[in-house]
Amino acid sequence: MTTEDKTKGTAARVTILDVAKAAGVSKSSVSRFLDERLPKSDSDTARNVRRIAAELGYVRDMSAASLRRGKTGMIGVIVPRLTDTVMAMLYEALQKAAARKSLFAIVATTDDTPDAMRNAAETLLKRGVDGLVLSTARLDDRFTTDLTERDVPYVLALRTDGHSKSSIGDDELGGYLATRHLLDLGHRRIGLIGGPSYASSAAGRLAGYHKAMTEAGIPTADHLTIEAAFSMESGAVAARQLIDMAPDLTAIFAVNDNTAIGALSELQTIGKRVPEDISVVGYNDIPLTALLPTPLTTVHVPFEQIATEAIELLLDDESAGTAKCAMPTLIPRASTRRI
Amino acid sequence: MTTEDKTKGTAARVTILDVAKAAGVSKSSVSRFLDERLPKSDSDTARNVRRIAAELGYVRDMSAASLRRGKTGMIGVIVPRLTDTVMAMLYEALQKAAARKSLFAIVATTDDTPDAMRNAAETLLKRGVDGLVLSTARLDDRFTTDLTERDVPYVLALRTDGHSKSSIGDDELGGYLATRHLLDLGHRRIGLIGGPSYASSAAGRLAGYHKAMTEAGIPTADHLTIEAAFSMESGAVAARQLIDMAPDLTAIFAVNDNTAIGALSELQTIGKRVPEDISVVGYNDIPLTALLPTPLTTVHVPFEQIATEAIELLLDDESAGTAKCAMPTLIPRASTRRI
DNA sequence: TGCATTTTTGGGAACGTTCCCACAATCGTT
DNA sequence: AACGATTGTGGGAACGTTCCCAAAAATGCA
Repeated sequence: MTTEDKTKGTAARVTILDVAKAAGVSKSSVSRFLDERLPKSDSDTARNVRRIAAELGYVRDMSAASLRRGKTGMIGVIVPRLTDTVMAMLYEALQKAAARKSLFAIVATTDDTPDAMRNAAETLLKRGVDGLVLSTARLDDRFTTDLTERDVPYVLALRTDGHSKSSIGDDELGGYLATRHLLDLGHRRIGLIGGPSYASSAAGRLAGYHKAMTEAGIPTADHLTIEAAFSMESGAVAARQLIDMAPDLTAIFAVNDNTAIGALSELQTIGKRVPEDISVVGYNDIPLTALLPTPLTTVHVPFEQIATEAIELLLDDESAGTAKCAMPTLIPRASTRRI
Repeated sequence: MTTEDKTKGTAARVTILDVAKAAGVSKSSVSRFLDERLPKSDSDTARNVRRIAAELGYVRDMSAASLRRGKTGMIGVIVPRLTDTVMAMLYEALQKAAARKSLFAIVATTDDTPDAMRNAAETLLKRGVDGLVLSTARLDDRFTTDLTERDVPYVLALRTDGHSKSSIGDDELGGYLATRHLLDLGHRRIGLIGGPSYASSAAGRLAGYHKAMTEAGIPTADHLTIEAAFSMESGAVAARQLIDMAPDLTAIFAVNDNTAIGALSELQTIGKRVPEDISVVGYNDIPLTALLPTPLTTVHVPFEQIATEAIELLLDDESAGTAKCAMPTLIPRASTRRI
């Protein structure tokens, strides 16, 4: 702060060498004292060097450090899109969790298409990320084996492929809770708007639905399910199809808040009132659900926890194949009612 | 692909030197032929080198390149939060625009508080970003002057501070269009739910509202405005206050879709039907608005264009102080009706 | 006090690029 | 054929760190 930059034109960068000179020690020592990975020494010299570094306004050049260390301290996150609040929540949570390990999480989007995912991964890898968090895993895809072959550390979040390290929510339990809630309210004709079959999350929630229905003694033949994408538009379409198939439906479980919202919109158009004529349950508990004209009953997913565990798995070499599974909880609101 | 990695343990990195050796030229030449900034030469040697590089699976080490070039090719984006769809849309658009200039946009969030903004900027700067895009500018803040002093290139997006380079929407026009739409439908008692006063976007939309009202000959004293944050919750609160102040209101213009949605929710609770009892207009045209039970009339903002121009301004040294202003358009939907 | 052991230090070589500069090769032009 | 002008090439020195290793200093113990 007190010392002036010598060159007139551009402000010359303060390097580790300047600090060394000012502190009267070698650059090696400065490097060591400033290394955040080592247990920080508190010898007099160490403290002095740190003080001087701060005074001079030294900031480590990440490029140089990365080059030498062979690590950038960045991890890459791949999500279908950030305009989907669920994914934004996941990414924000991942960023926080990463920051706690002094890592920085950068993100790329894929629109949920497999080749865009490859591109996204390639972009992030070119940027030098130390590892990848994928929320776009497909049950069938062999992209993850590529990553393993290339020795790229990665972990799956929210969705799993069945064998990779992954941190997910207990989707089957969530699906069960949602369906069970409707059953407990006296509903029997319960339709399900499912997600794309390649997503394990959708599959799990569907399984939970089947489990609850079967447990309640409702014959499998009466299970009314339809597959949709995770978007509002497709939720609307699916709701319409469901009502066409079974006009006497008294409840719908949509495995995703967005599809639920789409369904709500369509039901309104059709002239079905929620919850008077039909109950609706969503999934994820995005902030919006609480503030809809009819607040949506939904399943809360602990994204912070999922994110934290994802990062931990990613950094832990010992944990190949481990899957962490976080507990969801049902949040009853105004869109469901006793029949 | 065909050649095997020699070392048994870890896959050794393919460097520019390996390519040089394989192609029988010097590393300097390889570097030159592979430099994406130079107009790409298509001499025989050049093509050959590129072919060999591809065959060997060479990828440039970004850290090394950044160190030498003094640029990382990353730009930092600062937004209040990504769970706000508006900000997610802006960031996605910025990422696309950046990618077109072969830059990568990384993001940090601030919760819209000034000191978190400083932290976020510091984090991004430490990561070595070449420039900053801020969507969190405050009219009063002197943070931008800090940046100028430190020679950090930056540009404001969506909001301006009045003197920095910025790429924004024409908020006054948007506010005018929205209000004018309501006036044209015969409304006279029009309440406004404004945004925080430190945001230029909110101020502009408010100005547009005043302009349209005054132009319609409605005395300023009858302008009913209230200030809210850009959140759904505060939209709900504001709507309630507005109705308490003036129960005979026939229309509300909320300067943000989120606040509009909050208002919608509150109006529902109060027992006011939209649009039968009261018309509502939002701002931003987030995807959700089209799929609400009552699709929301709103003002569309060309985020792609704003993002593109923001990136261009950021890269252009000549353009100090310039402000680009994109045209919004009114999207009439079901939440407004003739009185 | 002397000697072995631990801890702290600094010199110098990486890390993989880019970029300067000097030199060689090619090209027109007379 | 000889000349300057243009273009292409490669050697070597950066860029700012970290990390290895040998040397120096501090410590422990008899």
